[in-house]
Amino acid sequence: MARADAVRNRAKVLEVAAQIFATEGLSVPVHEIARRAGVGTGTVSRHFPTKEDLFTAILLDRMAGLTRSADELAKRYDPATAFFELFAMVVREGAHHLGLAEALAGNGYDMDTIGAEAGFDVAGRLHTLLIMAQQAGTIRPEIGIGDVKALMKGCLADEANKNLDTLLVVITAGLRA
Amino acid sequence: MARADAVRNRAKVLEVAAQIFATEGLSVPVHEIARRAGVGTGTVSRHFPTKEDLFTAILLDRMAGLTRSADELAKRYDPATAFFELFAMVVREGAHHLGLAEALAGNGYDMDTIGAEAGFDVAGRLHTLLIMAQQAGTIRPEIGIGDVKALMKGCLADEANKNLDTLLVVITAGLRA
DNA sequence: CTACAATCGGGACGGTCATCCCGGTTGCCG
DNA sequence: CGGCAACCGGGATGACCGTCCCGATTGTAG
Repeated sequence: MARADAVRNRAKVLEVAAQIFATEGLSVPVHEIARRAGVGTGTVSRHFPTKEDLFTAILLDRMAGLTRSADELAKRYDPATAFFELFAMVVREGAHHLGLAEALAGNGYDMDTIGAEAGFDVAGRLHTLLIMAQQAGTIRPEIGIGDVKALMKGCLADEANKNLDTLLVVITAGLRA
Repeated sequence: MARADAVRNRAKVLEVAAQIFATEGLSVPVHEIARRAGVGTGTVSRHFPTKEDLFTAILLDRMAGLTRSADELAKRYDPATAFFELFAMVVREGAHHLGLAEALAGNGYDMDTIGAEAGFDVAGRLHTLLIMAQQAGTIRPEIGIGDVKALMKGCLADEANKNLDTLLVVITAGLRA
C-alpha cells in the first residue's frame, strides 16, 4: 500500500504543474515546479520519471473532458454544428491553457497519439464529424483534417486572444460549403 | 580595406546559414553552421556576434523581396486582391522556409520590428492594404491585423504544406465581406 | 620578400536544464 | 512503541549551446 504522504505529494505536484503549464507553458523547469509544490525535484522525478510523463498526465485529463463533450455534441446536434462547436471548444480550451496550446502547436508532443492510445481521441472525433458534415454537404469537400488542425493552431497563435470569436467567425464562414 | 578571405567567409556563412535555417529551422547550433560552412565558430561569431544577428541578416534579405512585391501588388491591383496576393505570397515563402515560419510563429524574433526598422515593413504593407480593402467594403470590417497574422501562422503550421492552396481558399472566403 | 595586423580555428567558459543518486527521514505495520 | 522499508530532498552529473578568447595563420601593403 502506498504511503499517505506519497499520494499527497503526487497530487500536489500534479495540481501545481497543471496550473503552471496552463499559465506559463511547457518551458518551465522541473525544479521550479518542485519548488512551488513544496517538494524536492527527486519527488517529482519519482512520480513522473520524465517531464513528458508529467505533462502527458495533465494532458490526458484535459482531453478526457473534451472527448466527453465531443460525444455529447455529436448526439445533440447535426454534424456541421457539432463540428464547429467542438472546434471552438478545443480552441477556447487552448486559449487559456498555454501548455495545451504549445502542445497543439507541435512542440514535440504528439497529442493525437497520446490521446488515441488512452481512448481520448479528440482528433478522431473531429475527423469523424468533419467527414459527416462533408457528406451532408455543409462543409467544403476538399478540406482535410490537416487543414482543420492548421486553422486551430492559427487561432491559438493569436497572442492577445482578444479576437478569438472574430477568428472563429471567419474560419466558420470559410469552411462552410 | 577588408581582406578577401574575410569577405569570402562572411558570404559562405551567410549562404550556408540561409540554407540550414530554411530546411532545419532556427534551433540548429551555431557550431553546426560553422562546421558546414567549413569555418570555425569564432569566424561566425566575429561576422555575426550573435545568433540573432545572423538570422536577422538572412531575414532582412527575404523581407526586402516581399516588400518590393507588396508595393508592386498595391499599384497593380485593387486593395482586396493585392491583400490576398500578398497574404498568399508571405505564406508560400514561409512554407518552404522553416526558419522564416518559426520566426513568424513568434519564437523570440520580432519580425515586425526588425523589418520596420530596416524599411522592409511587410506587416505595415499588409495592414494598409487590409484597411483599404475594408473601406472599400470587400473585407469584413471587424478583422484586425492580429487576426490576419494568426491566420498566417495557421497556414504555416500545416506540416505537410500539401494543402496550402486549400487553406488559402478557405481563409480568403472567410475574410471577404 | 618581409613583417605586421587582420583574421582564423576551435577549445574554454558559463548558463540552463532534465535526470539520477544517496544519505537522511518518516509513515506504518505489528 | 520500535524498526524497517518506502519515501523524501536537493545536490551531483552530464548534455547542450551561445559566446568569448587567444595562440596560430595568412593576406597584403610597401
